[in-house]
Amino acid sequence: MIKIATWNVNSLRIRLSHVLEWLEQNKPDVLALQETKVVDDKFPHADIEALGYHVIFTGQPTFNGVALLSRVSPQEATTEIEGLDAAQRRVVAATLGSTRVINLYVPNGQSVDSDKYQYKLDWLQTMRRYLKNELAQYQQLIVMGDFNIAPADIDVYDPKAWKGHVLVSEPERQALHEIQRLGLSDVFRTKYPDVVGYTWWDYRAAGFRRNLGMRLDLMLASKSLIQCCKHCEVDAAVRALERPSDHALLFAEFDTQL
DNA sequence: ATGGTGGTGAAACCA
Repeated sequence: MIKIATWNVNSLRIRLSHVLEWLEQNKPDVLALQETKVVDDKFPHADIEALGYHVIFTGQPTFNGVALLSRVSPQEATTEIEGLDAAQRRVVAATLGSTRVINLYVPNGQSVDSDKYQYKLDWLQTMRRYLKNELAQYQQLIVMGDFNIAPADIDVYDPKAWKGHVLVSEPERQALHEIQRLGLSDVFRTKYPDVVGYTWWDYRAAGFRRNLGMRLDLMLASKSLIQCCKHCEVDAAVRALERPSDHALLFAEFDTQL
């Protein structure tokens, strides 16, 4: 059995104790982190390695940044994707055992009338091309992270109010759908078609207390992996911790080897 | 309808 998790930590330096505690208590094989917001020189790798994890990371000042933690040594690590703006550090991929693991922090898009929205759609199209090529090379593959897209209305606390807005707009959902059409299944939704599984609640307006959430963090698994998925769950307890990230953690268990 | 909070890095921007 392998256990794989993803978490947008919104600053790894602020959330390091949360991450270390979750690792110790849950002992996943893989943990993908987004919005580390730390440059490589200041990445707290020693604390993570002390718990028995390898870690690869790519960061920049102030924004973005991703890391991939694993019990086994990562091979074929990549942080540069052809066609993607290299100034924004949003991707880390590696081969762990015989599984290809790709960790994403998809652009937020800000609002549908923003230049950042078109950047997001272009980014997703480039990512689709990359993933198509990866799927041609690796049978057992998982793509996970903060997609900044709520796939369907069940994933939105107030779909009427949000209709057409960034995070839920049709072009974004279509771009995600095109990625899934490559042969990647939304793990949580496949396992639990009718369960609300929010992973993000706005810091503002007491979003978490009032459960005004969205499901923006996803795991997409290739056929051989989804077939052996035993469980997938949002760990919302981390959203209730002192000084939390605005995202919960998502994890899944698969009845296979890495 | 608006604004509410939090992170970065030291004001304004992003989410």
